[in-house]
Amino acid sequence: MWEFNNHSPIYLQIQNQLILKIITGIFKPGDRLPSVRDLAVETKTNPNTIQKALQELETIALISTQRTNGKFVTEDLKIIQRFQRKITEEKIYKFMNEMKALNVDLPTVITLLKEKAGEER
Amino acid sequence: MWEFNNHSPIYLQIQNQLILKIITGIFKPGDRLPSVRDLAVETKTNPNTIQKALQELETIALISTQRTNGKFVTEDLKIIQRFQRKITEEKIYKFMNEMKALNVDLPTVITLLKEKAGEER
Amino acid sequence: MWEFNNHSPIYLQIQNQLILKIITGIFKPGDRLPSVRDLAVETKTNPNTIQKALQELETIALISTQRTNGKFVTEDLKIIQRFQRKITEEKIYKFMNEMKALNVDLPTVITLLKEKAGEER
Amino acid sequence: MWEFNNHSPIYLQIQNQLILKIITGIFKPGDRLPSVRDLAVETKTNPNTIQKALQELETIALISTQRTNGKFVTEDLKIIQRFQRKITEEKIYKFMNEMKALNVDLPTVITLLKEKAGEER
DNA sequence: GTGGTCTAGACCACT
DNA sequence: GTGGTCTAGACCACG
Repeated sequence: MWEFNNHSPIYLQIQNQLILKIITGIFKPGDRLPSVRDLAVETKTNPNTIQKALQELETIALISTQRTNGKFVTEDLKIIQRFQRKITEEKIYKFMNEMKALNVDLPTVITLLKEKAGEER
Repeated sequence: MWEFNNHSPIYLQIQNQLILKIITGIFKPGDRLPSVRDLAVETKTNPNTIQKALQELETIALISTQRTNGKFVTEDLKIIQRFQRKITEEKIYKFMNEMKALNVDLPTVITLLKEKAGEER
Repeated sequence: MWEFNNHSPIYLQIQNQLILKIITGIFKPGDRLPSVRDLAVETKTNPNTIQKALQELETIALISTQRTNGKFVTEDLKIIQRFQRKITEEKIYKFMNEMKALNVDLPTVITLLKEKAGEER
Repeated sequence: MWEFNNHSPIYLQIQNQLILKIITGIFKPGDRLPSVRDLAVETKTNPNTIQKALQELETIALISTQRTNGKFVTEDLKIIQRFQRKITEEKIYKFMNEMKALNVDLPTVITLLKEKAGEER
């Protein structure tokens, strides 16, 4: 479940995976997250690392903390949806720039995407 | 022209940009690259950084060094094309995984790509 | 009505709000305070938290407990007034230090205060 | 120079003091900050604490990091000024609310401020 | 020498 | 038991 690569810091990888879990509804609005300590055990990391991973999620209001009680996914669906859209758009944008830089035009990109999708069936 | 972020080492960012310039023919097969010194000035970096960036390009045979004469883009078109294909496929693959993780299906992806392309006209 | 932030303990925030209510006469001298239980319900907190909040109010004599009868605001007006003055002065003092640290001089402060007051009319 | 109280975390106190130094021009735009290690020695804290204090300053763009080179105050005067204004307004706003909650009206506040200022001459 | 990451481990306040 | 803070100390990549 939790596998990390060396290219980017562990805390960022954890952060991203948690964002994905919130965006895709694995962690639902209002859900209580596993405790910092539990996440540390689960990911085989140090609680401090988890803390760092969660910190930014709080400043962007995806989660909130109830002291002595735990951390909770925001109940504001709009925040989550806005985030989902923002991240998707960023990735689309970045991808298109990369393809442009590689001189691959849109029809070719679409062909390649369909091919790949076909392979996986 | 040369802008760097803090998330990945500068030498890798330079490396990638040089690869792109070769792949897309801004640096053509057989061309002489700017000198390490000039690249360092142009990118406002240390010559050591440029050296490191070029090193791997040489080991993967995209460029070759002629002793006192400078560094040259390979004249072997196949190497360049193989590279172009490899990088494109990697990016396609990574992109599809990201979209899958975000629960965005292929038709939607294609729609979004076309939208973005439309905006830029 | 009762909103709390995470930066300071809830019991202190409740304590401060109760002090304000006494100082400004929302709870008048001699009034009976709502029961610990009721305050807990009203603030959606634990009765222990309310207890802790009230404890210090008692040691500084702003309120007193009548065994089985409840807690009452002191009837000694001087105590209340002394408190009002003390808190006001503390806040004034702190505020002036902050403005000094920000290099904002007194005339500017007064201008800004008047502006703000004007906006709210 | 560096004295801390127990009411709020050390890293926040350091953060605030650094913000003040930037806002008031003790650290000028473009200046290099003391290194993390040096600040740690100076404040008699751990480098991690300094890191935490500086982190948010970076996300709000008051400072930027040049890897292996140090951290620098932004050269964008507008960011600094915007910040100065924002912080001042927040403090004014908070102060006025406190005074209102204490039933102290504006003329009285101004009188008290002038008194205090007079005392310090 | 610079910042960045991570761990282990401790202590604290709060409920 | 919860999150938050802090320290000591280590290792790393970068330039």
